Amino acid sequence: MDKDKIDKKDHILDVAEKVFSELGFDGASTRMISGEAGVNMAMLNYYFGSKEGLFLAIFERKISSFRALLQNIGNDESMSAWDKLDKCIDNYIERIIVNNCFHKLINRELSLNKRWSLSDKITEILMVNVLELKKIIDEGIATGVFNGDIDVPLVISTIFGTKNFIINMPQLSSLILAHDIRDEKFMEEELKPRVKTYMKRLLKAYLVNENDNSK
Amino acid sequence: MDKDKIDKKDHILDVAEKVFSELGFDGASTRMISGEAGVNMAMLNYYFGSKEGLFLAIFERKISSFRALLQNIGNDESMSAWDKLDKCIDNYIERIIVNNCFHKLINRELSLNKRWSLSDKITEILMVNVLELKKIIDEGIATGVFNGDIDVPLVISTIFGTKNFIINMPQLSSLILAHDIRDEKFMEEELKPRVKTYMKRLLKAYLVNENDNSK
DNA sequence: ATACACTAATCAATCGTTTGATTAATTTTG
DNA sequence: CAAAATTAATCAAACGATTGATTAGTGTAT
Repeated sequence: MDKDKIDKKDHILDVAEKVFSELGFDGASTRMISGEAGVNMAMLNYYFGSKEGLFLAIFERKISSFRALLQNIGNDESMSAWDKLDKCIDNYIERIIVNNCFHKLINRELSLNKRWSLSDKITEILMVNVLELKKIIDEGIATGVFNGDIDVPLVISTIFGTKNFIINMPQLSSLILAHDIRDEKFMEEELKPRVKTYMKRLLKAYLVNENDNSK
Repeated sequence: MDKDKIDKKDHILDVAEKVFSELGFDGASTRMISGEAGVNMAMLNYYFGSKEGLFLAIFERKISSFRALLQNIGNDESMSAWDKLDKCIDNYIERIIVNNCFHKLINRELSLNKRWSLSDKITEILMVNVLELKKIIDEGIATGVFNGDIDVPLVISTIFGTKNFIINMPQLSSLILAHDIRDEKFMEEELKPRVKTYMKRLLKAYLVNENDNSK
């Protein structure tokens, strides 16, 4: 049936996403993926054409589900720039942590920057987030809620960079945080709200700082 | 001669560092590296034993030159915590940007987290930086220069994360910054000082913020 | 001449992919 | 509705190519 077929493809994609995120594109073999998924090797090519096709399919799937989510969050007229940013951060942290193995994949692929068409596609998607953030901050500056002489591009780099660091370098961030961040419970109940409040306080301090740029 | 041999080994390491940082460990082949370095394939095994040995040798070389550099910066008694942090950031940004292709390598290796012994070694090295930062911040809190209710581990994550983001995802950060960050001139003359001042302002705002934690 | 530096040729292993055959499911036909 | 024809799904086996590594041998300098 159609449903079974979709389920099977989805199952393969689930497994492949995990294996790719653990071993990287070149490090993962089609034999390993098919083996772990419990399907015949030839099925990968049958369904996805090639190893790269399988890789791309992982992104297609996630990206299409992203697109729906992240549009039109910043278009609410009734909110202040700060409230929007607040909400934006909550949404973002939430989404990242749920899909953290996929985000590892994204980061590695972007850092590697082979497969240009894929990199471009990922960049394009991520830029939607970036631009949304930028719009909110710019609006905050325009309405005087935020300081005028802040470095918007670098603020954005900080927001994305901080979460990337935590998600992508788990051993290091685990040491720094003195907890294993791969512990589901700690991640969900403690780290998530903690990162949210931290990000907001950090941004508030920088964005609405009364002081001028002394030095 | 001995000197020639060392030079040749160093040359191979230079090339290998570049190729590995571009293609990843699995993506780079020994043939490609030896070809690009202009040496016979067997030389890699002759000098370094194996592909992994070559990989490790890259880290040994860089790490040993790191160790010398990064010790005893925070032990100056005459400086305030803030001045130390200031100097620390300057040093750090400077070092990262010069070795940016090596840092790509580090990040990918840490994110991939195969080859545990190497990951542990890298983590250990990076932790020296982390602990130095932590010490300075803790001291600042103790002396009342910094706010008491700040999230030290996450501040550290922000410092490392922000630079990682810029270095590791060049396409994305280039778009955000509206400049190609692979442009040497822009990097050196504009981005470097800009990141330094940004980091200091950001940290100052958060660390010495007079406000309490309202929400 | 003995130790070292270096090379071309070759190794088994593994890679991603393709094949041809077989079974399961669906559609078409009588 | 049942038989036949067609398509989709699955498989084991094998493909050529490439991988990292090794060998056996050639120079070369001390």
